[in-house]
Amino acid sequence: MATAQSFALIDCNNFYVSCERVFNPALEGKPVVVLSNNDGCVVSRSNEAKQAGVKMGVPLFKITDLVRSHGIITLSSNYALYGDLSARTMSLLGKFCPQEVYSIDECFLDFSAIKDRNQHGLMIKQAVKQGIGLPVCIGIGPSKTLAKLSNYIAKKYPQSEGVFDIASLSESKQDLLFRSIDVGEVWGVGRRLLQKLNRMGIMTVKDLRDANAERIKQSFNVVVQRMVLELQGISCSALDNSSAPRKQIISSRSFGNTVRTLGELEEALTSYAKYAIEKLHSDGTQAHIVQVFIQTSRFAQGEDYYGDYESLRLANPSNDENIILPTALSLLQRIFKPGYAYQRAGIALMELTPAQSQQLSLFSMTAQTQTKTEDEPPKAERLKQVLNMTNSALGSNALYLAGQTLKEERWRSRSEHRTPAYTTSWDDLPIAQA
DNA sequence: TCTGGGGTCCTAGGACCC
DNA sequence: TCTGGGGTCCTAGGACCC
Repeated sequence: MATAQSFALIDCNNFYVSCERVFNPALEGKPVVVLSNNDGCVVSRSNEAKQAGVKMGVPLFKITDLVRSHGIITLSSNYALYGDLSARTMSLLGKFCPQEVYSIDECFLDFSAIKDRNQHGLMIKQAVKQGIGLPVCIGIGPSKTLAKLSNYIAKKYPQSEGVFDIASLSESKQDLLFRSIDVGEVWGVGRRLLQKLNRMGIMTVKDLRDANAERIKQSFNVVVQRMVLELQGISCSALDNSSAPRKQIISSRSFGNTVRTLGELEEALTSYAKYAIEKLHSDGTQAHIVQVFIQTSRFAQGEDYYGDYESLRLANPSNDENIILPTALSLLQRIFKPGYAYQRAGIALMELTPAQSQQLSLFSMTAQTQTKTEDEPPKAERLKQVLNMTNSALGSNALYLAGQTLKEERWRSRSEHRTPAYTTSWDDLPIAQA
């Protein structure tokens, strides 16, 4: 007899806040929030901050009273730290079962072969707490959608001890539970879909589970149809452990202050492009399409909104700064309009392919055979190597390209509550007191 | 003063071809 | 010039996720 399919979703609790607590235990038990880039919005909240009434995604300036009255600790986000703790956690979890890493703080494990699933979940939870210091919750179910829902239940009901298997409930108890949960909690139901479902009288998880899948497909699309089937325990999405390569790289930021000149936009874009190109190199990929975009603020009163983008398909896929940067800057010139207060810019690199499979055009092959001497890497290649080596040894701003100056940078993001990069920067290693 | 950033998937509709 | 249907490919935009 084949074993029934089973998935576990492991999700770190309040991930960014929990990462900060690993290195600063004094934050334990206190209301803490982590802010987005530019210290703009709240992107992670401790339970105490949630209880104080801080909503997810709220702009910091709207909760200054709450911050003061509850003594909420506000921290700038520290992605180097979170990325490092995430990698360690995922590597540990991958040792237990076949794994699909789903996001920085979540992964699915294939539990099909596990006998006592609840017990196994508790053991994994304990291992992450001991090995990394992070608290996690684990939801278990016969489809990914049900595993996600179980995880929600594990978080919500303390008596679950952070591990919940939906299959452990009788049918009637499942009905009772699903009738008590809003349909908006289902994975994939966002704001718009929720409205439309509600208008059709589908209010709870049970309503959606018991809907007719074919009719749902007619009224919506295959995505919602799959949700219905997955809620019924029919898995429509297998565990994907292929770690499929990224399809695009986007690098963009809101500015610390709005900027009006092309020169400032060029500086900012150069910095973002450099970061995106570093990612190409670390992924071992190259991009075929370069896209650049700029925007004014959507919130500025009395100012017209302006935003535009332009893209260009390169003759050959490239990961070369000397090709991508000039391309990006020329695209920027095409969309820049004077007279606007720009608030954000970005670059997207698309149609990524492995770097070694480069197809050279006839033109560039000719050009290269003419300039290249034996055993000598092309100039651009050597420059790239030097930049990469220096920056990885000395920090990412040790060497920078001419467009990227270090004078006053109005566009540079604010980050006024940053904690040290404990695990990824020599300068920030914690010091043990004797 | 101050409103994130980086992704994926799906679909509708246009362009084009036969 | 008109007329038709069907197929494919591409792109923009919507919706959602964390």
